[in-house]
Amino acid sequence: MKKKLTINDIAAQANVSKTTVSRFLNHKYDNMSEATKNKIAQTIEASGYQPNRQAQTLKTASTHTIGVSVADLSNLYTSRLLKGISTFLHQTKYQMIIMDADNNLQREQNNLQVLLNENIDGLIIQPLAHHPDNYQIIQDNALPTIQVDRYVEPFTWPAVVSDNFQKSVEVAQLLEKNNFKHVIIISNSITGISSRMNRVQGITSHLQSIDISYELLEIENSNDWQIQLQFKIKESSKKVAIYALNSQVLWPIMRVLKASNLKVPQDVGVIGFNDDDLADLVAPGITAIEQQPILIGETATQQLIDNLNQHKSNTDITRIKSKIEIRNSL
Amino acid sequence: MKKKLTINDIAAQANVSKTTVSRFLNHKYDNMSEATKNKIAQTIEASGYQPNRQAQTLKTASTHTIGVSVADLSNLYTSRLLKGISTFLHQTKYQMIIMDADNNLQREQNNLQVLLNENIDGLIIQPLAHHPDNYQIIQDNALPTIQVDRYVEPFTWPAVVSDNFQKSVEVAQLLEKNNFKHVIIISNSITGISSRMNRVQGITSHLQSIDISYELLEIENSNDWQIQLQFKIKESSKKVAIYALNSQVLWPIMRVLKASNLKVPQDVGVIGFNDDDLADLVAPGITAIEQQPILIGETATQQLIDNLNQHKSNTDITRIKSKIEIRNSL
DNA sequence: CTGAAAGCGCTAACAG
DNA sequence: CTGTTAGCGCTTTCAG
Repeated sequence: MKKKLTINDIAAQANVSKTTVSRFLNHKYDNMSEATKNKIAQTIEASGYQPNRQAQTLKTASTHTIGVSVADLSNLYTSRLLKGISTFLHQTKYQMIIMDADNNLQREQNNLQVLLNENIDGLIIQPLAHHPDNYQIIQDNALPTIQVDRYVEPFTWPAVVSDNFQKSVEVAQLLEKNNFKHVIIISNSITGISSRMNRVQGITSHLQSIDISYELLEIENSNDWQIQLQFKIKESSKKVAIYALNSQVLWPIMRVLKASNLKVPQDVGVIGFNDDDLADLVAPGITAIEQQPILIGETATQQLIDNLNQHKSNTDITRIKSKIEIRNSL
Repeated sequence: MKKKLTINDIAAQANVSKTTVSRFLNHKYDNMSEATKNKIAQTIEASGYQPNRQAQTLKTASTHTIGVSVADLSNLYTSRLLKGISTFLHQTKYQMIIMDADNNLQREQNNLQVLLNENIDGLIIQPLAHHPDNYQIIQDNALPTIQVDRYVEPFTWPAVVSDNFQKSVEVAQLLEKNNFKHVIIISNSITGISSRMNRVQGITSHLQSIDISYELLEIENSNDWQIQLQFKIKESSKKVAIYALNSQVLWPIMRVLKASNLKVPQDVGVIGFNDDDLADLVAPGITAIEQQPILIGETATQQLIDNLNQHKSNTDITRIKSKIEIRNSL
């Protein structure tokens, strides 16, 4: 193992003081002779010296690390969000520390405390809770923060999310056009999750205005939702469609329909959010909303870094466009 | 914003020296009076003091951070691997810094350098390259390392991977049982990726022994693989099956079959790795190999941490069992 | 144009 | 049982 070199070693080898080396490292060439500059450059090059990040941090109080708190690490939406963040960060001097809240409020709190202890320069959070009071700790530490996918209310930090409301209005219009008369909106827990709430608000606002009936099925609150769903569809006298608020419910729904021999779209229409890119392969081809999680991640990261660098300080909600892919399930 | 407290503040408030506070922080109660212990505990509790990690690190040369280098951040396999790592780490004092190589060797090298600069205590790597020489930098720094999903050869660091060879032998047996006479093995680039190489070796070793013909189609080397594939299937006089070495090729293959009206399993059998959990929903239900990436992540992390703590120092390849789910595509 | 010296917050001899 | 002191590797006044 190579012995770790320090700034002192370089200073000694280059016959200058460590102050000068430090200046070189930080590109403060204001008044530095070409000679010394070259000499230092050479010895650093030759030795492969790398400054110690922790020592720099201790002195400058900037870790060049940003924290990322995600709701659940193990799904493709998250994965792509992270890809976007990583892609943007790659061209900066920042690293990321990712923490998984695992959909657990207590764990999310712990994670934030850990991130704070790490002295992160900024935070990207996909919040589990809906009220900023849950994140007092962020405010107390005046931590530069940006939200992704969801946001707390009242408004506290900028956010980058999908165009959930607007796209859900379009879903309603599409259902109307296809003559559906009743809509079952299905989601896992909605309470406090702005993206899902916005989706419900979007579709219901339009359905109400055109007199199409609807109901909400929150499947985390029920153990027999599969039975209920079959029953609702089979007993309905109206032409019924399902709006699945995310892929975590869309695929289980498709399994239920398949198992109970309900044909799509003959017996029931289906539209939902497709986070796995396989909606085209699931028979009969599911009409689905495609979000842009990578772009959300990139955009959020850019805004956060810009904010840290004082280039500007965005404080708004940015809505990233998603797209409805028409297939054969309506 | 609360002013950041230091160990000096606590020492002053508790009327002890900072040494004593430090000892308390590090649970060195050997000879500490209950009185001071309580006093310190109280003032820390009351003030919400949290020690500065960078300062601790500078002194102890341990960051309690482990680096994670993944091949590609944006797929579900990776996502679950990370979930496993995160789950295990959560019960330790270690944090993780994740770096995405984005399937780019140069970028992987940069990432390793960055991680080294961060003074990580250990590394979990899903290596892009197959020869340890590519990772000289890890060896130079004697960085405790464990490989996941794939490994370099000759043997250098312990690894936790799927039972790729064994499971591929079973695939061959299954194809034999179902009377297939020709197998098209399809993958994206195989060279240097041990998991894929093991899969090829596993299936071909058995096919050879029972005289079933096979061929390999590496779709990263060809732009017209879709055409080729159709042609091979339609022109074959034998009963042919496809073995898709991962989901990134499995789903595109299914799209081709669908588009060219080739019926599964009548015209061609299909078996492949299912990393997205949707193999049952894709008609006619794809017989697939299910890996356990979460368990791989957990196991690898445990081994690494055990190694760091000197509990033991595993130096072998650990193979995590996967499972073949029989459906209707063979 | 460059260096000496102080100090970031913490830990670990060593001393008592 | 507890405190004094030095120092981890770096940056930053301040002085020259």
